[in-house]
Amino acid sequence: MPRDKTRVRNRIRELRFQHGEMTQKALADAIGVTRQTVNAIEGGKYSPTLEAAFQIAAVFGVTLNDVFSYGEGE
Amino acid sequence: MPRDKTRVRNRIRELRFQHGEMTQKALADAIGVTRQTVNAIEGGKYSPTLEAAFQIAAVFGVTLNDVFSYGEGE
DNA sequence: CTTTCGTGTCAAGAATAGTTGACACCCCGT
DNA sequence: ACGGGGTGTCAACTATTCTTGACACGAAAG
Repeated sequence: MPRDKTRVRNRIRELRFQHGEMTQKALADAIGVTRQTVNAIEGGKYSPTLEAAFQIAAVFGVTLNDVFSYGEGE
Repeated sequence: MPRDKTRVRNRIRELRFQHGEMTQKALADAIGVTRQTVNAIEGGKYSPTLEAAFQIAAVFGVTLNDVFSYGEGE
């Protein structure tokens, strides 16, 4: 599994499945980035731009804090 | 006034003053970036990393959404 | 068995975020 | 009048995010 490089955690994978088995590519297209970028963010390889983060939350219709969390619990 | 390059708005200046006239430099030191970076983010020249955004919110003891907003109202 | 889809990953490069050092301006205090 | 703090901004550089194109693998379908 991918290595964490940031203290930011996310529930993207979880949210994708809750949204009709949405694929990484579908999410990528929805927010205007590439599949690889979604994969990297989801895997915590690096933390996204606030801009990208907002778009992801918007796609799922939730707030930033519903998708991302910072350093809590570890 | 600085030009907006992103759709992200922030209330950093407002929050700084609500926190004992905290200076840009003091905030910069608190979140581990430079004075110029805080100035640029506050002025909307570019949108910060989610990591930086989280740290700013943490300094003010509020949530991400209390500091930043995306494209609403315009 | 062969194809297709979703995913993980890598390398090289483009684009953007953040650094460092500098100069200017304004306001306030001495 | 002089200094200092706080801010706006610039250029040049480094670091990180993101893209493009590729290859591999497992699962499911044909």
